Amino acid sequence: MNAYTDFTERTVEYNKLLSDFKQLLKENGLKFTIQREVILEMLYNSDEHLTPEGLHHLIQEKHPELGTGIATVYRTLSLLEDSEMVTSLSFGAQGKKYELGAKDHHDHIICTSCGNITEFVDEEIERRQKEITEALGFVMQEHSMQIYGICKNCQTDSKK
Amino acid sequence: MNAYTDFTERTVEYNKLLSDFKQLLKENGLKFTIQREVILEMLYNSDEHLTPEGLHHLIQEKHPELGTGIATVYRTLSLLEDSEMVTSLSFGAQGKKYELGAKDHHDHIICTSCGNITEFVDEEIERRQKEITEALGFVMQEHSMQIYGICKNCQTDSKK
DNA sequence: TTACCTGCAAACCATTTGCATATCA
DNA sequence: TGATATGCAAATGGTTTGCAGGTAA
Repeated sequence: MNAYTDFTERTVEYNKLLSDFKQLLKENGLKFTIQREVILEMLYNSDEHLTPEGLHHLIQEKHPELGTGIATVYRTLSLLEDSEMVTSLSFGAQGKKYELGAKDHHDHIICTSCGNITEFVDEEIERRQKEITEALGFVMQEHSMQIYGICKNCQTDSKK
Repeated sequence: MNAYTDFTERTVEYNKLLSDFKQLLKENGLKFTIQREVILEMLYNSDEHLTPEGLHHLIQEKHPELGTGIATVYRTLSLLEDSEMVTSLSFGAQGKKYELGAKDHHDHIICTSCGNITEFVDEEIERRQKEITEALGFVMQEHSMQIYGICKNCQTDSKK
């Protein structure tokens, strides 16, 4: 995949996302506003794991003319989460982080040194989780897994 | 194991815990107070997953004469967590829950209907987590996994 | 006796809400 | 035009902190 292909795919993907969002709003008698669009766009273009505050800062930087308030960020994130367009993660610290797309499930490995989050999926674990849930008499709804460690970069950094 | 054996074992276990705690305090020039003892005891005797507030309520009920403040509960929980005698869990909702013992690792399955938490360990998942971490170039520190679903009880309740 | 603890109330910080104004449809 | 959104500031709820008085060692 070259840069051009990638760009095209991302554009298509974003347009899909945007029209899903518009659809969602219409269905619920809600309005499509610039603020809502920008929030979706920032979520899409960012490294995917943002705190409400981080998202707010980013928007202030990129679109200062909008003067978007933090309350709107929170309101929009709740809206997106309720309609399952974004998922929230709550790790050890206080405060949630948000990422786009609940549909393609994955787990997270978090570097405790630099805070970076990498995603992964493992079929063996997915399968085993189902088995365990059934064995314990539960009906599974969802699951999440986090591994904490030191990433490659930080391992090298500490050796300097 | 009969009731008597169980009681004995639990007593031994609790005494061990208590002396570890005293040891810890002594090493750091801290004091052993009734409040601290009661907090440890409540953590030990409770169903193991408590919010600071829940713990505070419990203490007010069982030992109203102490008039223990919520601040002390928070301070003691931090102390215990820093010294790895308790672990905190932060699930979807806001606020943490605390449980005794960081040593014996386990995962959690949470009923989204009644909020109850069941613990389990699965060797296959544990092993796979190690493999994945190494494959991604990380050095693993710890990991946690939560499954959300509806427990047996709540499944039956909803059929009434 | 002295350092550490405690309860209280005030302070904090992230998140939510009420309200008057602004904007989409 | 009318319903929904927005920004602001105030309210909230969980957690932390400063302080004056209390307690373990």
